[in-house]
Amino acid sequence: MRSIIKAQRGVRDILPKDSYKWRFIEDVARNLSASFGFKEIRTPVFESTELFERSVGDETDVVQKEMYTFLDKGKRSITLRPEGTAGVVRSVIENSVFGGALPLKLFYINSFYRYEKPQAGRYREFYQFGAEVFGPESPQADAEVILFISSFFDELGIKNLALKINSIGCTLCRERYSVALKGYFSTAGDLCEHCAQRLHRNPFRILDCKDEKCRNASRDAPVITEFLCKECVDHFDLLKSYLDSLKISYIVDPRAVRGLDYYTKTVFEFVDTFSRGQNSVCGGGRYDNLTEQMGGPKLPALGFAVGMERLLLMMEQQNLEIQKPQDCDIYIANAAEEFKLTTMKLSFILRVFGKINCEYDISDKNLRSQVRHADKLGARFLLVIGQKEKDSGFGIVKNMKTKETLKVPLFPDDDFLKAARNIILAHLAQ
RNA sequence: GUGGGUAUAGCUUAGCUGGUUAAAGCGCCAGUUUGUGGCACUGGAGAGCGUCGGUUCGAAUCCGAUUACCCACCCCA
Repeated sequence: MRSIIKAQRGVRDILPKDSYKWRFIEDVARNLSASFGFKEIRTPVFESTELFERSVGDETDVVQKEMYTFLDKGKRSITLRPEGTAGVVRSVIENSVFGGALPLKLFYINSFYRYEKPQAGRYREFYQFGAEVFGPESPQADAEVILFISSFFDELGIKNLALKINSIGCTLCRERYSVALKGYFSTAGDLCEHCAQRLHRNPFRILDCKDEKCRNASRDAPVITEFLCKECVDHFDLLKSYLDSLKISYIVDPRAVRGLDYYTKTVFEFVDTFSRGQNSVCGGGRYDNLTEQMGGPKLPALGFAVGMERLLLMMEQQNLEIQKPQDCDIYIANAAEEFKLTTMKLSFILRVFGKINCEYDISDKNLRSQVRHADKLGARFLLVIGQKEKDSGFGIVKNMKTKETLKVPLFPDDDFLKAARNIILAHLAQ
């Protein structure tokens, strides 16, 4: 059996066998966000193409070749969001959210879209948990954001992560550095085709290139650190001292440059030290000029994003089991057809008034099959309704695991509910 | 965008150098004398071998193209 219509390349369904894992991680993210004082923001899946061109940067790979861009029926150029910051910044400006209490701390768990070739830990539709802070200039905010993510990883029990940090300076530092790099690379030897072109547009990127030639060429390249202004140096030093006192270990990687144009000063990345594939699970940094550049007020800001698919992948690799939720507390079986309505009614009482996960047969199974099904569902308890129960007004609730049985009244409704609930609560309390 | 690998029932696979109605395990459904599961036994449903085209008397098995998946590069989370 094969359906004619298949899911599109690079996207996938998250089925019940996995969805509870997502739910678990999202819950951790939400709860921790609350602890750190971050409020949820939900922005649209699509925005004007221009938003991303102007914020992410039209020289970047993301904008140049990875966006899902199309014209809508009104001939507007629309793009499915390839990342989260642009939309949040747009929303903050548009809704004047900065008019409230600063710093403004926002988080999101959203899907993003990038037209790339699918690979391990990489899909065309992917999810990120991200957060943004608007307002603070202080490096303490940088430390706070890093502490936030690092706590998130800790809570999930993830090991083998390395934090890489760097400062890529403010506009002035970058300008001076860019000039120096261009000078250096024009005499440093052969570059790959890509980088030869990038030399004038975006020389920073050459440092990141994995091509043999480029790596050789950039071996003795000047590093950004030498070009940072006093303010940027102080900022970075303070951040490092904060991280030290927070006991968060890090590696200063002067080569680290982010792929999106809006970053300034602090940039950081968490990488999985155990895999050499798509090992970047979290990236972020400061973007002090973006809000103003997009037409808003001068508002320093910073943020990060964690890739959910990669996170899940890592957890799997590290054998971090996520507890599967209990699906069925009690299964009410009918011994014969004429008791179907009673099972239905009793289930309704437990489900609606007792908030108990309860199942009963809706597919005309015989008793044996019903019990078998209850077992498959992993039901904790079983109650069979038949002539005896109807006559006596009492039912036997059986613990599927221990096979212990307990007598419960079937009516009045309140007595039934109370008895059933007590049994289940007592079981949960163990 | 570049390079490599794979493609058979829901899942995991067997099908050797082409030859009658494509096989197994798991899973699923049901039954094993009439009201209680996980075991065992029995039976059942379920693929025409990714798709298109070619070679051949004949192809799941050979060739080509295409699509999808996996992996790596690029880039990113």
